[in-house]
Amino acid sequence: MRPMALDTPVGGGLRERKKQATRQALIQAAVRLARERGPDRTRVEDIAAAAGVSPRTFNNYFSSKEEAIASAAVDRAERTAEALVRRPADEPLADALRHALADEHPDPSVRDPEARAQLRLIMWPQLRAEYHKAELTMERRLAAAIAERTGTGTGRDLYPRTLAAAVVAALRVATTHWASSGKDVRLGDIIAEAVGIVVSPVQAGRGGK
Amino acid sequence: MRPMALDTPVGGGLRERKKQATRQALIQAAVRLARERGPDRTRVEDIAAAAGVSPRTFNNYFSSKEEAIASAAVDRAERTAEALVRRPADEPLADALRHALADEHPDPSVRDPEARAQLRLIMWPQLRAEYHKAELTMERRLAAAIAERTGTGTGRDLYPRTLAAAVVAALRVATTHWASSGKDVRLGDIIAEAVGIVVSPVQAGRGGK
DNA sequence: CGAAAAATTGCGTGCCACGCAATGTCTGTG
DNA sequence: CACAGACATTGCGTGGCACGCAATTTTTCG
Repeated sequence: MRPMALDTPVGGGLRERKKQATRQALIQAAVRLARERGPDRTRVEDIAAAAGVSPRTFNNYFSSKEEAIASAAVDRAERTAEALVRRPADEPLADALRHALADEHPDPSVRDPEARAQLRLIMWPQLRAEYHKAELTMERRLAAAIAERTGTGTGRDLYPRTLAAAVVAALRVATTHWASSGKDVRLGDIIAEAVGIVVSPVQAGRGGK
Repeated sequence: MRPMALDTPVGGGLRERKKQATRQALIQAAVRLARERGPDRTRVEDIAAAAGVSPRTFNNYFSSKEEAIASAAVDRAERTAEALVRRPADEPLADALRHALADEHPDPSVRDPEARAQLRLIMWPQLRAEYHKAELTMERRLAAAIAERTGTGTGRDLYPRTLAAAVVAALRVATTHWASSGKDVRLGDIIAEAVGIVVSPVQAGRGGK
């Protein structure tokens, strides 16, 4: 049998650990170079070199430099959806959505100045498509969670998918607004406000269509 | 002086007319080939050939085949936003939005079977980014119109941009839902329902934040 | 008509995604 | 511990695309 009981979880094998290491190295290199020079002026060759790996290997992990740069957003999207699932089941949907989104997007102004610059990357047009992909996955996750709460189906009813899409859109507008405005506002507050616009208590309380 | 008084408007010059002609030829060729073979399997070279023009000329009009294919969506986005502006000023915002969007998206099932297939192109992942660009322009137009109605500012207040983004997101979900479901439902109805989910009369009636 | 303006085109360059096969590295088993 | 199979890395080659540049053709308008 196996000498240790941990296989898939943390990535017990040395193999898997190295894999994640190079993956993270590629992401960090991609984000750093994108912040410094801009997404254009950043070639795949440069990212690979900065991560100490061959250009061909880069494409084994990501199919484009944009995908590497925005991959952090994909992870955040997953975590945000999970945060909604973890909210208490008896909490009103509107509140659950507000908290789930705002809690996963703390204001990085103070603690981490680089994180702020990283969030600002969302404004580069060339990265928009990739961030949009991340938003689509968040939509699917949120729709599933909303359907779960309201007793509707993602395929049958329009409600879960529409509300999820609206909430994600609100999140995007809030983040963009925050990134382009002054630093004296808290990101979480803006997100909560934007989400509140699209999901009002009166409608969130309803069941099926 | 000029022998004729028409210069910019309808495209008086023969030059401008030919330009729009080749542009339309490229769009039609791109859409047709994309419908037949799929967006992949459709090279820029093929589109240019089908439009009777050189590949280099294609790139003078569009910077990618996806842009050519989705350009119809951009036009529709413009028209939709204008439709909102034309709604009576005293009409409640929720109703104005529902009507503007639904009226500009009549059900093409009966009159034009090809239009239906064209709308289905929205589901191809490779075209998503380009359709998203169209959605972003619609967002900006709608936000401006909403700000106009509610007396808020697109830059200052979060409300217009957020509501516009939510409405556009609802439109996307509705269109996707309709495209992937049976033909016995009217597109306009689904859009109206989806829009109704994100914009309730109770909130749409409010003024500033 | 004739010159300026503008569109089309061919050519060259750089970047990129990806299939394929060779090579190197890790893993579990006998 | 050795080994065979699984898996990651890499180099190479191919096809496609976006775009700058300059030559050529077409349109415009005095």
